[in-house]
Order: sequence, then C-alpha cells, then structure tokens
Amino acid sequence: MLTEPIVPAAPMAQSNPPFMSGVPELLLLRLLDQQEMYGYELVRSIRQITGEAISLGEGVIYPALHTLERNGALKSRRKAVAGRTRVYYSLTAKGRTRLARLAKEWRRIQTGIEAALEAPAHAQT
Amino acid sequence: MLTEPIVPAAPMAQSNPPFMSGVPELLLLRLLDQQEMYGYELVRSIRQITGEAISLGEGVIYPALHTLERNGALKSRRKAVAGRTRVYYSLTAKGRTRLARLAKEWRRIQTGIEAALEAPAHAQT
DNA sequence: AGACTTACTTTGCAGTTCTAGGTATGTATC
DNA sequence: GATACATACCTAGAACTGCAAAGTAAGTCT
Repeated sequence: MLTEPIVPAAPMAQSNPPFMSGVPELLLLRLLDQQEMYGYELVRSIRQITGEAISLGEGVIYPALHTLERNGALKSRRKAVAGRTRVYYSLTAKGRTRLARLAKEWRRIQTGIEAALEAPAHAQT
Repeated sequence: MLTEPIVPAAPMAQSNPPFMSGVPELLLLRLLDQQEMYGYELVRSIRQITGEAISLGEGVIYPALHTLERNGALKSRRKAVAGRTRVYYSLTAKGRTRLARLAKEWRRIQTGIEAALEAPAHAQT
C-alpha cells in the first residue's frame, strides 16, 4: 500500500552548490582509471580520497555511472561477492580519453581562478 | 524591418562546459571587491586577469550582475562617461560576505580535486 | 524479531551557464 | 554623409547537471 507521500517534505535549502559541475564525472573517471570499483564503494572512496572535502551521495553516483556507461566511457560487469551482487565499473579507452580532456580542462579553469583570486594589484595587507 | 529570424540557427555544440558553475559569480565579486567597474569592462577584465583561461560573454555577465544586485550583493550607479552612460557596480557588505564564503568554498573543492588527481596509490610510472 | 549496513535505483526539483540575437550611440574611415 | 567598428547594455530560451529524498532488498549482528 502506501499510496500517498504523507508530507511533501520541506524544500528550500541553499539549492545548487557552486563549483560542482563536472566534478562527479571527473572523480569517477579518475578513480576508475586506477581500479575497478562498484558504486557504493565509490561513494566512500570519493569522500576519502578528497580528504572529506567532497562528498557525493548515491543519488549522484549511480545516475552518473549509468550515463558514463551509456556514453561508452565505462564498462561494467556483475560480480557476486559474499552472496551479494555488485556491479563493477572500469574505464574504456574512450573513458581514458575523456578523463584526460576533463583533467586538462579542470587545470585550465583552476589556474585561471587562482590567478584571479591571488590578484595582486589592490593590496590589502 | 527585419521581422523574421531568417534561419533558426543550428543548435548543437558540445553543450554545457564543465567546472563553470559558480565561477562567474566568484569572479565578478572578486573583481568588484577591488574597484568599481561596469559590465563591458568586466568582460575584458575577466579574460585578462585569468590569463585568457576564462572568457565570459556579455550574455553571462549582465544577467549575473542583475541577479547579484537583486540579491543585495552589489549596488550600482549610472555614470556618464564620454557622452555614454555606464552602469558601475560595486560590492556591498553582503557581497563581501558572499565573496568570502564563495572563495572558501572554492578552495575546499579545489583542494579535494587536487588530492584526487594527484592520488598516488596506484603508481604507473 | 529488530536494527543496521550494504547495494542499487528512481523521481523531480532547482539553479546555472551559454549561445544567439537585438538595441543604441560614439568614433574613425572613405 | 555613409559605412564600419567598438563600446555598452539587455533579454529569451535551451540545455545541462547535481542533489535530496525515498524506496527496494538482502545480508549481518544482537
């Protein structure tokens, strides 16, 4: 049963977090370039590898994995472990190309922002 | 005259550039924190200060300025220069707070990504 | 039996950047 | 004076994407 949402849930919040676009994709490709992993594992790994700076929920990871696989950047295989079935993902050649391009793009932006933030000129010490 | 678009214009393109969310806002606040500026000027300044790494068109800048002013982060005043009218923007206290928060957020993400990209662990030399 | 963790999935919202087009005025060129 | 270019501002609409929330289900532990 249970046909109604009971409570619409309060919306609000500060909505769209800045600086996050493209980040999930970059991190997934980066991690999967090192070794085969499954979704749930990736969620924890991202938290860890970024030093708790970035935390992506399952609602972000799984859809992203599906999209990347659909695009041919990832390939997957099912594997039964401890009576449970996991879906392991790994990079394809296309995925490696994409990772390289994305990482380069990131560095470009990052360099640009850094230049702007350091911005001498004004002096405010 | 000229009442029709003549050609619908081909869409396509590679769509949404990654890593750009929040960036226009951050750069605008950063630049306007140093000195009063007008839209057209900001377009060029951003290109310059980021070392050509980031280039934001007028279609990005003006709406962003309007939104920031509406949110109370910026204040504006009209000024006639060389027979032309310019709209100069500058930071409000609220804008300064926002800049601080955004910059901090940027550094957090940036650090996280960097950690992930450098990621030793695997070794592939 | 109950509670918790693992593991995967889906829906819908929300907010943003970007391209492309359009207006208008001053200045330089022919 | 006509043409072209740079300055200066504005808007609409599309496209994308991350995120929270909720749900399913099966193991494990107490």
